[in-house]
Amino acid sequence: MIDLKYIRANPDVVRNAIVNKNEKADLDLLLVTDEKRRKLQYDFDQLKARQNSVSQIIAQKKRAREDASEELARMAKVAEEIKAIQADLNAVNTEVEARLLTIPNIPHPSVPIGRDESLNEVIRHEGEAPRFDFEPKDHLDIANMNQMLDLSRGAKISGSGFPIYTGFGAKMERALINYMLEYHLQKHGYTELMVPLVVNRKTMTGTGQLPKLEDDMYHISEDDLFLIPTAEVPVTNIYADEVLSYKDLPQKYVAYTPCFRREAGSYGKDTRGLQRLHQFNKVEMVRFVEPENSEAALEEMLHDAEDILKAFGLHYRVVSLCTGDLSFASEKTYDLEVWAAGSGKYLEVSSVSNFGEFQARRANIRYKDADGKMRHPHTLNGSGLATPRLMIALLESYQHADGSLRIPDVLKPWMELKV
RNA sequence: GGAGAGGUGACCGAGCUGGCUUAAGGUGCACGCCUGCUAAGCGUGUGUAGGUCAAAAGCCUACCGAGGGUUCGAAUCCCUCCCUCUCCGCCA
Repeated sequence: MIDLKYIRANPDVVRNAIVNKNEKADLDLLLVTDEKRRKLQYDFDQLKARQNSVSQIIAQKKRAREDASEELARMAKVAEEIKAIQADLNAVNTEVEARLLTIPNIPHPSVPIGRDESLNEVIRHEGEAPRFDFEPKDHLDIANMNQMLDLSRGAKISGSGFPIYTGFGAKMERALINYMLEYHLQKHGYTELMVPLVVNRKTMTGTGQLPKLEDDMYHISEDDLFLIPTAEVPVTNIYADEVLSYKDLPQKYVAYTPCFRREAGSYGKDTRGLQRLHQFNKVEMVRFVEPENSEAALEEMLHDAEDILKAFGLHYRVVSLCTGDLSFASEKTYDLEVWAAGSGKYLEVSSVSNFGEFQARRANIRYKDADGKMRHPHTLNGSGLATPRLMIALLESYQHADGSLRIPDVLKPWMELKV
């Protein structure tokens, strides 16, 4: 969330951010409520101060065995007033907090302004698109010819969007995950975490998925728990309500998890094969850094994610999301879109974002800097990468005319591990 | 799921027969002193949040897991909930 003091001082900046991000938050109502809150807080403080000082007098008199009944009678009234104001104050505080949680993060000045993804900015292209002397097939055909997927049985046991990887397909999926994990561990210096796949409401609020995106998540109502839509949620929240030292920063974590998304409202859109799933695997990178380092960290993470695509020899492009496509909590986001040679389009395989202090403030993650000042670290995360569309690109890029598949050299050792 | 113990400031830890404690003491941290260097020692300072102020200082208020209650007054008493640990039960 955004610092309320900042909002008071820069309402127009925040108002613009809300408009540019296509959000509906009511800023004026927040400001009015906040004003009310401060007024109540002032009255409350005044009364409390009086109560405290008279209480001291009562204590002294009692110790000296003097009569304090006059003070007691006066304070009985004050106590009642305080109780009444306290009730109002609690209600207003709750309201301010709730409204504050609906204010999105402010886009970085370098983010292009635009209402939807059509105004995203393609920054550069990397790698070569493969050429074929035959008509390339799409990934689902290749997968079927090589018996790598069983989508209909997945649909039978769970529903559409829950894939079964079979035999060789399962092995390749697992090899991808292991390869990417080890790559980030060994070449980029991340620390691996294995985290819960189910989190509570507070955790979902900390990273900004709640309250806005509740309908997009699987919810276990009996325990009020949510299946994670990304490892970003549990990993970023590991330091919630904690105070770190500047010496602890930066922190770099990588975690593999399945991800669960209801994809509410997107039925029928790009659903063929592995394009859009309710459950998928993803290796995720998360960083906690000092504020002055977050912009550099974003560029670094982008390259960390790109290294995987380069290692696989895939063609892709880097896109800077415009304000309208930026997520609620993000300050700036790069998407990596890999070229699907058979389908002839670019598919998002990674999203790398800088959240500034937005998430840290929500999750109450703080650190003491070298001057002993309490500050919020900046948080970042990036997919490195999500497997389904990576798999699509690999199947379509490395297919032979007869439908058989070439395994990229870097992946071979991971497919041939001996027991 | 059942029984018991416990949750105090960055950390450890006293207080818990309600009012000279608006949290002792220690560690850590910062600065200074001392000593060839290091270690040790000595001194001073050091919480977070909100408010007031142009700003700082100062002052006021809140915060002892969370929320409610009793009381003029709650870290301290009562209730509800959450979490941790130990034991039992169930279980991969």
